[in-house]
Amino acid sequence: MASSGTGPRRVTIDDVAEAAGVSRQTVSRALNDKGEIGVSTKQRVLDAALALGYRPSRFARGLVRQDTFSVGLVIPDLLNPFFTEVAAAALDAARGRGWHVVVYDTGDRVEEERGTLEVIASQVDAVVGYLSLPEDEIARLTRGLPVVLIDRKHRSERFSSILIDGEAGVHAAIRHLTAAGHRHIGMLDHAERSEPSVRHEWFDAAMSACGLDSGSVARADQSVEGGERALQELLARHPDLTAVFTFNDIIAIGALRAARRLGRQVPRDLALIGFDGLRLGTLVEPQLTTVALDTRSLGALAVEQAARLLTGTGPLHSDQLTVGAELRVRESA
Amino acid sequence: MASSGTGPRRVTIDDVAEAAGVSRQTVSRALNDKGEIGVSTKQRVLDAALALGYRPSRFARGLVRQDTFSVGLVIPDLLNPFFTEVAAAALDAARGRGWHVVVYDTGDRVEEERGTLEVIASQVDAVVGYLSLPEDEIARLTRGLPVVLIDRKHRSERFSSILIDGEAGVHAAIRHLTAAGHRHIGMLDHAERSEPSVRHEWFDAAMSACGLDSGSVARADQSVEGGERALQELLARHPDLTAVFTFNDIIAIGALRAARRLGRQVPRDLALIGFDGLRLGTLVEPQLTTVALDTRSLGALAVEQAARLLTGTGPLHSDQLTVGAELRVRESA
DNA sequence: AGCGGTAACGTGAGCGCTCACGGGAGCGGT
DNA sequence: ACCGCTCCCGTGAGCGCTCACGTTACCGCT
Repeated sequence: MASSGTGPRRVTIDDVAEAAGVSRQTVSRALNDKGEIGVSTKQRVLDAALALGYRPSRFARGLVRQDTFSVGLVIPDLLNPFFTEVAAAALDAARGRGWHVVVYDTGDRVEEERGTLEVIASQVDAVVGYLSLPEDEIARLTRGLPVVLIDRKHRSERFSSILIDGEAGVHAAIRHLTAAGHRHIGMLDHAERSEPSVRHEWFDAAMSACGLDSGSVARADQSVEGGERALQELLARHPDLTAVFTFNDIIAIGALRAARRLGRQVPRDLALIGFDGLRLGTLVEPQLTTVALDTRSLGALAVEQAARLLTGTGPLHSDQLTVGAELRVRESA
Repeated sequence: MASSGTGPRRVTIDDVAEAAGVSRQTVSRALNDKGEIGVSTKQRVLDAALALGYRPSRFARGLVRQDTFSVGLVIPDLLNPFFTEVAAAALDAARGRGWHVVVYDTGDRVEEERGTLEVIASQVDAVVGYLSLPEDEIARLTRGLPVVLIDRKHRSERFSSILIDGEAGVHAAIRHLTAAGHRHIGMLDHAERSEPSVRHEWFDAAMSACGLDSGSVARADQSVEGGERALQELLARHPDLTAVFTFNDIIAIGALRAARRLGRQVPRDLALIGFDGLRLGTLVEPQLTTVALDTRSLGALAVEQAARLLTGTGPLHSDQLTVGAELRVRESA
């Protein structure tokens, strides 16, 4: 059955038309059930298409009816449960719109992120995700494509962002700790950038609002192992700490393991509060108390905003582009 | 700055050509650095393109140079860590090929799977993933698209599969348990289909190979909660069980929680062995002993096979399409 | 002066499809 | 017998780009 000619040429709409003894247009009508076609003719065309194994070219179709969109979702590491949740939410939101999501995992490597953005410009209609490159470089690589940054504020007009407001949540967390009698509270910040994180600022603000000295801080890689090492280091420097707030749940889970290894029982000897509200936090023992943010909204809003930027429907207002976070008390504090 | 004309017409290559005072072809040469162009001209074109915000149409480009491919990855639930790992592996493999992966999460709903396949046929060049629809329906919806099924054997020539061979691994698991003195070993199978799973068959075979009676079995939904309920039910019916093998790690983790709640200490009072080898298994306490399969290969092979089917390079042989599984002893058994 | 060669550009054609038309056949109404 | 209508179906044109060619200008060489 394989063609023995000069090469396996694609089956086009004209081939089907010829086989069915009709014109292109009639084939097109049959395939997109557009009406204006007799039932028997339609069936004949459909049979011919099936027999020839015809499949319309998405490029040709996309070229003329400009109505199919796809978003590029760029994330640093899909295996990180936080990004998984964001990605799942984005997929869901896109499905609702009939959009397609092309996912790129940069594996936390800047070089891959660059490569991805380079290729993405000619593959999707908008870019959404966690980007770490400087804005001007993103702008250069994406060439005018709408870009929605997640959890990162933008300077340029070109971009849009979905931001996290965890101030109230972190405040509640610290109040929760002080109410339980904790006075020496530390934090495990992340170690990616040199400057302290925004979450660290919220922590400081909440501490002083509760009348406590600015807590001691260690920096952790964004991994379970990173959390383990960091807690060990923090406790070595400040053995008097009775509670620790962490940059995110992954780090908190690492801290949980480290605490166990150090013989500190959680929450009796050491209270632990994470950030993110991952489902994973309910699977560990004890279950993680955390400042939970609405990851679903995070992903959904990002896609929504991308859609609005693209279709020209007025973009969301800045206050709609923020997702809140609330304390979710479980077992670790 | 917004155009006030009849509508926001797309900026085409001809617009850039006109602005730079050259021809289309020269613009094309500049953008794809093809050579045969003077440096000053090239710069002028690039400047014009930037100024106009020009971005080549992926459809037009794809139509003529037929060299960009994309795979559709269909999974039931991205939030299930197993599928996350498979997806991550697939993304990685695709990146190596320069392929694009369009991800669809059907949320475990057959109706969504149908809808996805319907739309996918005109959006990607090949489909890989976990599909639950009957083969003839998949064939009808995908219209001749290469399809690679993961962990599901195929009948039709149209399809290809990546299979899991866990026989040796499960055998090793049961031997491990018997060596530790266990005689009453149960299993938590999944509850999706009516017939017993292949893993169940491996379990039975391993049991009889070790000279044990076929173990008692309960069925569990593929979730932590499902595992909890199922273990509780299983132990209620068979209190004498000292070890349990589960369909997968998620169920095992549920079993872990149930065991704790029931006052059975793992592994002292109850040994637990899961299946899949999820990273998640190292985060729980005690760390999960499991029959680990190479999820990376699973996803990678699926993409590899899809690529071969598409490019005509001989498809992989059936023995290359199988990934093995090996016992990974951690703490729960 | 003549000739081949190369670098730098431009010109048709065509990828595979859909859209806006145009037109013939058939049928009922006056 | 004519008009008008609906139902089918076909024909050009064009979406935005790249490929395979032409074409021109300019260089060095005999």
